[in-house]
Amino acid sequence: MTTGEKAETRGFGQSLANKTSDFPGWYNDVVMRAELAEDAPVRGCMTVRPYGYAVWENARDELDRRFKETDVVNAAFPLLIPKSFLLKEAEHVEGFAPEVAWVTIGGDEELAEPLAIRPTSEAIIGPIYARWIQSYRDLPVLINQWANVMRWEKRPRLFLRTTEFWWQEGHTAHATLDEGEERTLQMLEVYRSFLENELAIPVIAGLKSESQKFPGALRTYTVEAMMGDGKALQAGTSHNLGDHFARAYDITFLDENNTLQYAWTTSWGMSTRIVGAVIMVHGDQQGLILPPHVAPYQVVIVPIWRKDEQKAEVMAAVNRASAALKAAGIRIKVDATEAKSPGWKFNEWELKGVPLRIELGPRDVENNSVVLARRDNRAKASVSMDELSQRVPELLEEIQKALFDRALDFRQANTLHATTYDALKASIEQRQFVDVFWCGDPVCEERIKAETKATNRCMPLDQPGDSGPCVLCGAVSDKHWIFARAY
RNA sequence: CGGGGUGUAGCUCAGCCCGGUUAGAGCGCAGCGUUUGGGACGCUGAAGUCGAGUGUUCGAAUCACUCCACCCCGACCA
Repeated sequence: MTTGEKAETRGFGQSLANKTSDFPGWYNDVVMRAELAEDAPVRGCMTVRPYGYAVWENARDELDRRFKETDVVNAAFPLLIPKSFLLKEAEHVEGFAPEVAWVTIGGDEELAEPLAIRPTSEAIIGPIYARWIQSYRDLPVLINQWANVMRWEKRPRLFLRTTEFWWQEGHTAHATLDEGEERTLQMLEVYRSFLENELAIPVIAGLKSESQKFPGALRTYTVEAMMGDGKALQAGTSHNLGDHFARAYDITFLDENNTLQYAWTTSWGMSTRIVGAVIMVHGDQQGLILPPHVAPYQVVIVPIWRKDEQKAEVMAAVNRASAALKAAGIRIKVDATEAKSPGWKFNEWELKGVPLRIELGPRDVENNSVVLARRDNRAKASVSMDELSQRVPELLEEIQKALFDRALDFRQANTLHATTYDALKASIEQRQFVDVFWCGDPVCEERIKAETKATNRCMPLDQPGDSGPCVLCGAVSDKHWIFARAY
C-alpha cells in the first residue's frame, strides 16, 4: 500500500470511534457487556473474571505444551523480593522502581527490609540461579513460571495493562552468549507461532530499539500485532539478557578448562494482555469473536420449540448432537434455559464470541438436520445430523483460518512504507503501521515520538535487504523499522 | 502528577442553569397471562438516606463552600 489513505477499519472499532473518538471507551464497553471483566476498578485484584480467564487458560495450556517441546520445565519462585535484590542491576531497578508495590509490614511489625511484590522475577531468580549453578554441567537451566505479577502503572486498561496480571515468565541460563541468543530467538518463534496459529493474530517479529528494550537486557525481541483500530500492541517479548544479570547476581560457573565464567541468561514473557488482543483484533459490532482454538465454548446449541409436545423430541435431538460433538472433542454448551427466547440467546452468545452456533428446532428434527451459524461471517447453513461430528470440526478450522486471514489483510492494507517525514506523519494520523528507514540515532527516534506520538515498534527480523535515507535526518540506513501508535 | 468530567433505583440516565406538593424514565427484577426460528408483549408490583458534610433559605437533588469517590485525556508501561 503506497497511499496515505486508511483502509476501512473493521468492526466496532470504527463505529464507536466515530461516536467518541475513543477506542478504549468502546473496548471497555464491549468487555463489560460480555462480562469478561470485573465491574470493580481495574486497580483491584480480580481483574479477570471466569469467562475471560477461560480464554487465558486455554491459551496457557497450548503455550505450556509448546514450551515443554523445547525442554522447558515449570517451577514456582517467591512472590516477594527483598529490596536489596532488586537494587543489584542498575538499569533494571531504574526501569521498574516507579511501578513497584511494596510490602513494609509483616504481622504487625515493620519489616527491617521492604519486600517488593514481583513486577517480574529476574531479581529473585538471579540469586537462586547463582546458588544452583556451579559447573558447565549444570547448564543450560530452562525454567518457566506461571504466575501473577504486579505493576503500579499510572493508567490501567482492562486486560491490556492491569495492575495485577497473570503471565508466564521463562528464565534460562546458558554457557555461551550464542546459546542464549539462540534460545531467545527460539522462544520468540514459539510466541509467533502460538499467536498466529492459536489466537489467529498475525504478528511482526522484530528487534526492539535501545530505548524500547527491557531494563537491563542486552537485546529485546518482540512480536507486534495490529489491533482493530490500527494501533500496535506488543503481544510478547523475549530478552537476551547477556551477562548483565549474571554479573549483578553472581551467576558463575566453571567451564571445561576450570575457568570461572559468568553465565548468559534470557527471559521471555506473555501475559493475559493477549486476551485483550484477541478481543481487539477479532471483535466486531456484535461483540467478541473468539478463535475456535481458544474459545471456552466452541459451539453453543440453542434448542427451539413452541409447544410442550415438541420439547421432548427437540431435546432428544439436542442430546444426540451434543453427545456426538463431545465425543469428537468439541467444547460445547447447551443453552436449554426456558427463561430466554432463542433470539435473545443468539445475541447473547454472539456477544460472547462463541465461534459456531447450532440452532435445533422442530423443522430440523423433521429433516434430521441442524442449522449451523458462523460467528465470523454470520452465515447459516443446514447440515445433516449424520454429518455433524465431521462437519463441525472442519468448520471450526475454517473459522480459525478466516479470522487469521482477515486480520492479516487488514494489517497489510494498513501498513505503509514512508520515504518522507510528511508521509510518516500522515500515515500515523491514519493509525497505520509505517515502515521506514531509520538511521538508528535515538535523537531521530525521540523526535518522531514527540511530534507524532508514534513509538518505534521494532526492526522486523524479515528485512528486504535494501537501503535508503533515514526518514528524518536522511543518513543512509539498510534497516527497515516499524513506527506506530501503540497501547 | 497535570488537564477535563461525573456522582439521583440493581444498570443507563433525565431533572439542577431559573429552589416550591408524595423525585421521574428506559432497561432489569417479582407475580399472572399470552409468547418463543434474530434481544417478545400486556397488566400489576417491589425498589432511591438524590456521594458525604456544612451553610444560605419559610423551603435544597437544584444555590454556596469543604471533603470523598469514580471516569476520561496526557506523561510511564506487558
